[in-house]
Amino acid sequence: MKKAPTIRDVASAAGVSVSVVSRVLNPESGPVAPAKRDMVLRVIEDLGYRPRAAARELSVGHAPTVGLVVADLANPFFAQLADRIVWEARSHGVQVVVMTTQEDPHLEADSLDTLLDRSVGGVIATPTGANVEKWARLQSLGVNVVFVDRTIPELADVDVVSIENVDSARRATEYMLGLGHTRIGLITGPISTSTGRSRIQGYQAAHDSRSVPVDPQLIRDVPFRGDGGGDAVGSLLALPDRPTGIIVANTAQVQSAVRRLVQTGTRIPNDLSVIVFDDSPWTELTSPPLSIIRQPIGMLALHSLELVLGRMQGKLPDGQRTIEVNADFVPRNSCSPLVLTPTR
Amino acid sequence: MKKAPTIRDVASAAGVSVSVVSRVLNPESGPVAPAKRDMVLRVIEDLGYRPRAAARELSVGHAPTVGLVVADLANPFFAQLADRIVWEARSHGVQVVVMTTQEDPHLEADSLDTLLDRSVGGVIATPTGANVEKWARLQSLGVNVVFVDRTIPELADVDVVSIENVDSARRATEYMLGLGHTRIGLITGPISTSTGRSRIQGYQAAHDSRSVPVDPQLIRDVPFRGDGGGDAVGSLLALPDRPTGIIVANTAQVQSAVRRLVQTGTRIPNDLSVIVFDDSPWTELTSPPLSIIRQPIGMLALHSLELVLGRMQGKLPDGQRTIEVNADFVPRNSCSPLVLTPTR
DNA sequence: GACCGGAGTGGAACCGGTACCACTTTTGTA
DNA sequence: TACAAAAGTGGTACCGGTTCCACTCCGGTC
Repeated sequence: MKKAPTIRDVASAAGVSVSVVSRVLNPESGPVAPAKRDMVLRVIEDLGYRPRAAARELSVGHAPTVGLVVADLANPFFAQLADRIVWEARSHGVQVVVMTTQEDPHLEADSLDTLLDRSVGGVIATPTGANVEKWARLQSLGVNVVFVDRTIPELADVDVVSIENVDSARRATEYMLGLGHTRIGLITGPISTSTGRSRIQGYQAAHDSRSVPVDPQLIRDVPFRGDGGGDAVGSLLALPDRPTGIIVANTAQVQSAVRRLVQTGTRIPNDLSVIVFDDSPWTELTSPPLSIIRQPIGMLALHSLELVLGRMQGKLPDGQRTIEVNADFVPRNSCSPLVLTPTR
Repeated sequence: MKKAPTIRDVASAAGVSVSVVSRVLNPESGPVAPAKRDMVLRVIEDLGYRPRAAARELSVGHAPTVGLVVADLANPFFAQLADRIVWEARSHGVQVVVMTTQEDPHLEADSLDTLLDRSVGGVIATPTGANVEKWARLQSLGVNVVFVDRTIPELADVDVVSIENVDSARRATEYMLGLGHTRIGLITGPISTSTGRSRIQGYQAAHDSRSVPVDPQLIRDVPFRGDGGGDAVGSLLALPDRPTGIIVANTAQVQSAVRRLVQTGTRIPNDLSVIVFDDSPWTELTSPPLSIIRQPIGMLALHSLELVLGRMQGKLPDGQRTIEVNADFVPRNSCSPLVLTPTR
């Protein structure tokens, strides 16, 4: 329980001033005679000296830290995203403070305050959609913000990394339309979120291009949390003219939706063709394995971290930046042509 | 991009000294006249003042922060654990710095150094099993350490929260033995980890109590990372006298193992009875739904956080503490009696 | 031989809080 | 009413780094 050595301990043990030790620690900040540098390094080693982050932060005014604000780590999508970001950040000598919002704007606001207190240089977030003014304030205080997966259109000047939501939803829908399905259920995220809206847009576009009318009843936007996916499945299947295919475009609701299908004994793909937005390995462990839109989490993580670090180092030109990475459609065996198995 | 107000700005704006503002901020540290308190609070509100964490940390010598060192956030087990811990910590006003080790002792050592630099008051970790001296040093520096899920026996004085590993493995094994299986494969974690050893011990105990001999060939300890689970399944099934049941007691390898079973067309439970250690919702989405040992992640999170916070506040009596929470066995449909479906 | 520029160095003022101490005012009690 | 105890207040030295500045040596150049 002895206290850790400080830079002054090192300085006196090495017979130099603290300035010299500091310059050894931060080579760019000034010259040091090679002999003294070696001496200092040896003393540092001997004493097991490590600079205290708080002192440096206080002095330089900001921390080599990025905040990561995700909705829910228990959700594999966010968990994998966090994993990759934490991992990648480490190799850049940057620490990550993880906060979760549970999709609650209040908790999100809280998180931002906390990160502000920590003087983080940047924040990567999957915003709830609220707290517009709070995000703006964060930016005005010099914190670099990157939104990943979702965005808030009202906020100009925030970098965004997402998958090609419109296109992904369009491709999934076209695939089903191509199989002959004309009544396709869509379970997506809240329309208050950009992903929710974009995926509806893609779904609509696919229908338009084939001149298939869209029945609004078939579109269900459900919250990310809770059991909305299962309920939406239930109510879609209870429709008088029930859909012959379902696209679950709300990643957080995939398990809930599939569970409901299993519970109700719905045979896939005979009774219902299914495509889900997900990338969890378990989607190939069901029978049949599910056709998925695979979200390239690694790419999302990489780009968002690169953006935020680039901003923090001022290495990026001004102006908002949007990066859209494309998501693969992975057909497996959860869809079948409508003609071969007419409904009922 | 204007700079944030400091405590001195608040003091002068409120017409008081910094001492008073500080006492308003930390009520326990001294009295303040109600009128002045209100005044200060109003100014704080007006200016949008927030104390800087770094300054406080430097002054008090430690941070209201716990480090969380997990192997791999992409693994749902750790992800859920992290989620609960982060969540629970917030309600205590404590922040969590998450680090991942990817099961690599070097990265683990790195992480500990980083957390030390941050002056965290405590660390919750799923240790790799190495870095014994490093953990000890951390403790000697006054950092409270709590191991969760796994432990390192060499380290006395470290609190541990885990599930009843021996007992859980014993119950799963007894269940299978009770169904008439006598050749039961066990896929567990590395014997270098406490969980790996304990689960083998429970497996052994169950056999002993029924006087069924244990064939060492049937026990496979595989690393947490990589595809060892699938490979172990493959080699177990290739055995001349292949097992009629398998217990996957390595949570991280469950998906890999099940994937191999699916790929090889093994019929569950007809060809093989299966029990896995897991708690992911997807285990009931396979067909048949898998019988599981459910790890009570919420309890692990709660207890470990309570322990570490309790230590940090000095509210706990001295002496190492071990908490074992029990894990439920949830029978579903992946096991069948041996007598009804003889092998081959 | 005077002068310049740069390498190398140490002193000390910060950064923004906390906490101790000395001091003045109020309050309570005999 | 007297006086001790408690409430309330401000000044200031920390905490452990960084950074600016002044200063001393050098060698090289005209």
